[in-house]
Amino acid sequence: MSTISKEDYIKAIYTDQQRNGKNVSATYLAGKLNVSKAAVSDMGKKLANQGFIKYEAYRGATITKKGEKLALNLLRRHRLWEVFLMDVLKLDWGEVHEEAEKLEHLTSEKLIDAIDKYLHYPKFDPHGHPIPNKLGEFPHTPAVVSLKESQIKKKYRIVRFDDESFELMKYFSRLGISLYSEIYLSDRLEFDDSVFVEVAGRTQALSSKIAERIFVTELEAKDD
Amino acid sequence: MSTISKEDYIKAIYTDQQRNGKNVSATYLAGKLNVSKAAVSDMGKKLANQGFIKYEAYRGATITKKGEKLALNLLRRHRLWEVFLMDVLKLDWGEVHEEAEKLEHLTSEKLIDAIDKYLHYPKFDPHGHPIPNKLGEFPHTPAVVSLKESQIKKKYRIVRFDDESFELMKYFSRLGISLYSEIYLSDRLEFDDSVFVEVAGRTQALSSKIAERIFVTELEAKDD
DNA sequence: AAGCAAATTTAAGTATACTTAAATTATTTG
DNA sequence: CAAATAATTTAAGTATACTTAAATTTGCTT
Ligand SMILES: [Mn+2]
Ligand SMILES: [Mn+2]
Ligand SMILES: [Mn+2]
Ligand SMILES: [Mn+2]
Repeated sequence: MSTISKEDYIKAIYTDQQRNGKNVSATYLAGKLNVSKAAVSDMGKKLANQGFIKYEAYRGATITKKGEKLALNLLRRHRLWEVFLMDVLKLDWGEVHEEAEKLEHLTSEKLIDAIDKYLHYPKFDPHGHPIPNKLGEFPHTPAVVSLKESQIKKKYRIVRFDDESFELMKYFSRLGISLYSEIYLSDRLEFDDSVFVEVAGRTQALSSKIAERIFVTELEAKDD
Repeated sequence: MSTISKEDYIKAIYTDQQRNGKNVSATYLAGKLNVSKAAVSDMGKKLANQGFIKYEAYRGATITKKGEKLALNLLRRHRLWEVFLMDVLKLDWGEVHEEAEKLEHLTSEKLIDAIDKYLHYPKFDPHGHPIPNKLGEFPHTPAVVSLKESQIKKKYRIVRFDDESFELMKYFSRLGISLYSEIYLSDRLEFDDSVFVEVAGRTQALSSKIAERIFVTELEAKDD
């Protein structure tokens, strides 16, 4: 019924739709999944036939309830594996995402529940992504904004890195930027929307491309 | 280069050849892998072309050095996963083998090494199967014989259950027969080669089919 | 609103891993 | 040792998931 390929399509459609709110284009999926646009068109029809998505010719895909259910389950498996590989097996950023990308597809309900229990039911993965429970429900999460949209001269706590790429995570750890760090947004350049942040005792410049991948919650103004 | 299907063929060929010493027949493989004999014949040629096995028409398969290397690596991955799932994640006999059968194919060298390290480099899996190291070397193992071939009126220690089937393992635990148990072989019936063993305070009859799957080492005669 | 470029689909073809049915080869047995 | 029987291969066909190239549709731009 659902193969590794199909699962990857469904997860990509779900997550892109969540992030961008609109129909997911063939071009986007082709890029993300490293296949031709023709392959996307093909698979789009198959997934629509099987009720995982709606696929309108020339206007892209949207997820259905059935597709969402599968996607949430995959997200759960992916994220629990990430926590496990990182916290228990001590793999590093370079390995964790890649491995989880494979393991998520071959993990039974019993196995993932055993991992969940072993980890004491974590609510967030190492990037700060929320982990759906068995029922597909996300943990309650306080309002977050990306650093790109947040206001200068305020203190924030980093609660999510919305990018799975290894390279970016390595860069962050080099800068001393890690999940749950406190951060002060000192300034923003009109010119290119880059931001200046104080973190781990240093001031760093971050491009807007990077800032939009860092999500934060506001901290009370510290009166010292 | 090597897919999940191919890996399962190679593992099956290696292990059957180890156990029975002769060419591995198409019929056997078809049964083991749940495919038609025609499929085995097809795949036999492919694997031979790629140098994993020798395949002579009408006389079955034998493993090559290259195939053996892959098979040992798979055995390592399979058995380490079994230990991990059983000892760390507390899955039971019903789940462990099935899960390992899938996970073995998608486990990178780095991940399996991390598991190996986490487990402190175990030498045997939960069935008592030896675990090859990174180099494909088996741990040194004392001489073992199956209960079927061992002598009556002697004490033994169980060191291996040479069967992955869930059903048999459940049966054993019901009888109080577990890995590393002491066992006394009290008698054997000529009629059907069934054996009588004293274990966990009880005397049990075991068919020869079962006895040949239990491997033991002899214990010094206890003089009490 | 016509023309154009970009996005997407259709068409035709490939590789993998199967299937069933027919043909072939090997082995057993009377 | 010749049938009969069992094992295996060959042949033809299927499903999945791709590819490239050609055709089509969409959404600008002027
Ligand atoms: Mn994946
Ligand atoms: Mn993540
Ligand atoms: Mn397997
Ligand atoms: Mn085992």
